[in-house]
Amino acid sequence: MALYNWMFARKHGGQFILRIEDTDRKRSVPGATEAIMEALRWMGLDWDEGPDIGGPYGPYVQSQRAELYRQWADWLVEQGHAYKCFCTPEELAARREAQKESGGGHGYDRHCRNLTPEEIAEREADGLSYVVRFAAPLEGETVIPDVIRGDITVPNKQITDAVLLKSDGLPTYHLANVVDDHFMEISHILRADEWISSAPLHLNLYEAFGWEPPVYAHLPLVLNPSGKGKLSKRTQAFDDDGREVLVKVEEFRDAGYYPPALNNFLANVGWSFGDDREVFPIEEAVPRFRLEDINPAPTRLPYDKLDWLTGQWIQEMDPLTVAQAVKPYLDAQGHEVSPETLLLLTPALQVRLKKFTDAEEFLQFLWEDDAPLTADQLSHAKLPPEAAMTALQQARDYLATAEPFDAETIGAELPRIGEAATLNGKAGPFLGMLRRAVTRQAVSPPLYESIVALGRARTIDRLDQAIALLETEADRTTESG
RNA sequence: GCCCCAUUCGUCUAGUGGCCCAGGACGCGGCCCUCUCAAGGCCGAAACAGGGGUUCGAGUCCCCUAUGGGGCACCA
Repeated sequence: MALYNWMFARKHGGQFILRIEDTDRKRSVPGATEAIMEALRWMGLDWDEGPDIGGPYGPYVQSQRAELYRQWADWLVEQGHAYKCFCTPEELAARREAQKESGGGHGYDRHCRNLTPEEIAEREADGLSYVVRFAAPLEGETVIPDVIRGDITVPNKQITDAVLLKSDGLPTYHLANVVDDHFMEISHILRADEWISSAPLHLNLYEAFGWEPPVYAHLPLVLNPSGKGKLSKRTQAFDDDGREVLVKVEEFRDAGYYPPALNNFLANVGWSFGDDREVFPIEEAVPRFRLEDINPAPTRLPYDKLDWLTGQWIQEMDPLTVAQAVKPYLDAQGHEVSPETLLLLTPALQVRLKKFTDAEEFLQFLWEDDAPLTADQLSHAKLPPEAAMTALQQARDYLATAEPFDAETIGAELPRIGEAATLNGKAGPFLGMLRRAVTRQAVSPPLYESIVALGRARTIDRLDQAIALLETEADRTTESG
């Protein structure tokens, strides 16, 4: 959502403003503001005004603007557009319960809407706490012009007398936003679908204030991968296989995803680049972005596509950048790799990675010195045991002295040994065996690079172990046969 | 229960009355390439929720139904 706001602002040369909406004391979490800014920064979405950099309409933290909201709430009360409500939460809950049972209306029952000035004065004298509620229109209808969906018409009897100012003196979202959006000169509101139902209230607030409302665009909701319910930052989400799914920006970061690819991915949800193009930098998407083109239907994130997209991005990066990106993750996983080794393997690595953290799996052979190796793993139908042994021995001897010890050189010689060893004259079976002997893995980066990365000494050592293994195996076969 | 929003392949989407017996992408299956895994290339299966209209003509416009979602807080 922030991405769409950002793209829209960037396209039209507008300001992208970061405003912290922290008017709920029960929910405010220390450090939350920092976390949000950190996430946006990581994604590369820069803002023009915000709590950290200020701007002409500050402060940008709502809890610091409480006085302003209070003034305007008072103004509404004076004008008769709002009123003080002395109902207690308990009373409200009880009446709501009764309403539910009778199956009747909904929302606040407007109990305090028509209190006389005397009744109000009396209650205030008693020191009762109160909230300020909006006196919503009782008849007619409100039309919300929405750029994505067209006009949305809501009967006014659906609109309830929402609380504007809570008993702790802080505003609710409704009041705070309308006031802030007006004074911060917000031209467009892009927000999630779930706000549609309170949009009539907001429009009526603008009307009561006599202010010009902004343009609304209600973005499609992002659903759980299962399609059940909306995706929420506050709860965990799971896919159809019951696996937990990433939701927060920092989770994607920790999982090894790449910001430009993530932006690319997100831009493709609810909107599309056009020209059948899937991979694109967000900068190229900006000039093409139009609110009218946003798909209004709710959506699920196609996580498989994110992996593919990230893979595409990584393939296109230059090796040095990939290596630099992978390094911190390997460090965090406690693996030591020299920059030279990492760089040597990066070209092979980058066509394989779906995300940076995948590097660990492909580089395992580098630190698994005691990985188990069995004769079974070394055998191959097209490679007679004696020939395998001979070839392995030849390879070992060759690698012990090969100069220069680089992928190109050994890549020219090793296949020749293999071709001579197999029945069909193809090097494949032998090279497969060699890879298992050297990397101890069925799946590894390409053989020659792997050997060079491992280094001469460790390669020879592992080959000696493989040869010894084959020898004992051969002895056993002889004895039993 | 009431109100609102939505509904094209499994998923993300293109499509704004004839160019659509519906295009792209991911995923899936097959083949090729190949030292494994990838990457790459080629091929394939796979959708307009249902029903009524409007129109010469409907995925595209209208209505109803169904399904999914959102809201109905002193949360945002």
